[in-house]
Amino acid sequence: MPNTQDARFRNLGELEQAIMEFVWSKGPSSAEACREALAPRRILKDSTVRTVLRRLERKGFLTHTLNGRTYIYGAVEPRQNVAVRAVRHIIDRFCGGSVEQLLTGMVDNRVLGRKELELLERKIAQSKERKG
Amino acid sequence: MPNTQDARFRNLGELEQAIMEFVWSKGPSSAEACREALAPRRILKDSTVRTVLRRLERKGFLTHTLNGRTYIYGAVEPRQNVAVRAVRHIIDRFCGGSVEQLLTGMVDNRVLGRKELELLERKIAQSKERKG
DNA sequence: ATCGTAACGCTACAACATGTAACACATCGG
DNA sequence: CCGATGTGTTACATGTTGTAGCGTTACGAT
Repeated sequence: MPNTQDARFRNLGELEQAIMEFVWSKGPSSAEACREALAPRRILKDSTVRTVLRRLERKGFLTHTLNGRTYIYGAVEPRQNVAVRAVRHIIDRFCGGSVEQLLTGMVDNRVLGRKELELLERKIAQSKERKG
Repeated sequence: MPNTQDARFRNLGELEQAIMEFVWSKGPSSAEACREALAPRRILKDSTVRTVLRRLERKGFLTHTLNGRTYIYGAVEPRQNVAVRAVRHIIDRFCGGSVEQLLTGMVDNRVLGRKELELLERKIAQSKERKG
C-alpha cells in the first residue's frame, strides 16, 4: 500500500525546498531566474530546474502565468500558510487533532518560551478587541 | 544529491505511523501484539511488522528490551515530543526559525482560535507564577 | 537428544519520490 | 530559414516504504 498522504503534507525535497524558498522571497520568477539564484550553491541544468518547477506546480505549491512565452512561477500560498498546514497535519497525526496538546508540548519543550508567550498574550488582546 | 534530512524529521510512512500510534497508546509491545492490533484493518505477515519495527528502531523512534527471547518495543519519546520536534523543523524550514511567525500564521489561519488562545492565556499565567 | 514451533534477522522486490539531465519540439527575432 | 530561447517528455539512479519469503536459533515437550 503506497503512501496515500496528500503531496502537500509531505516534506518537500531539498531542491524543491530551495526553489520554493526563492520564489517565496523574490516573488514570481522564471525558471532561469531560479536557476541563477541557485547557481552559487549548486550548478543545475535548466531542464533540472524546469522539471522541479513543474513538479511543484503539479503538487499545488506553484502556478505559472505567461510572460511572452516564458513561464513565470509564483507561489500559490505564502510560506506561512504552508507551514500552518503542515503543523495542522502534525497535530492531526500526533496530537489527536488537539492543538492544546501541541501547545502544551511546545511549552514543556521550551519551544514556546517566555518571549513567545508574551507575544501571544498581546495577540490575544488584539484578537479580543477586534472580534468583540 | 539525496535527501540529507535526519530521518526523525521526515514523515513516517503510513504503516510506521500506525505502529507508532499503537506503541504510544498501549505502551511497550511485542511484534505479535502490534500485528494483532493492526489485524482488524490490515492483515500483515509478522515478518512485515518486524521489519518495520526494526526500521523504526534504527530511525530512533523505538528501542527494545528483552522479555525472555521476545523483543518488547517501546517508544523512545512520547508522541508530543516527536510532534514538537517536527513542528520545530517546520519552523526552521518555513519560518526562518521564528516561532512567532508560525503562531501569527496559526492565528491568521484560525488554527489557533478563541478557545486555544484562552487556554494559552491561563498557561502563561501559570508559567509566570512558577518561574517568577 | 530430537523435533516442532516461536521469534528473530537478512534479503528482496515493487512502487513511488526526488535529483538530475539528455533530447526533441516549438517559436521568436533577424 | 536559422539559431537562440523556452518548453515538455522521457529516463535513470538512489532512497524510502510496504510487504514478505526464508534461513537460523533456541525453548519446551516428547
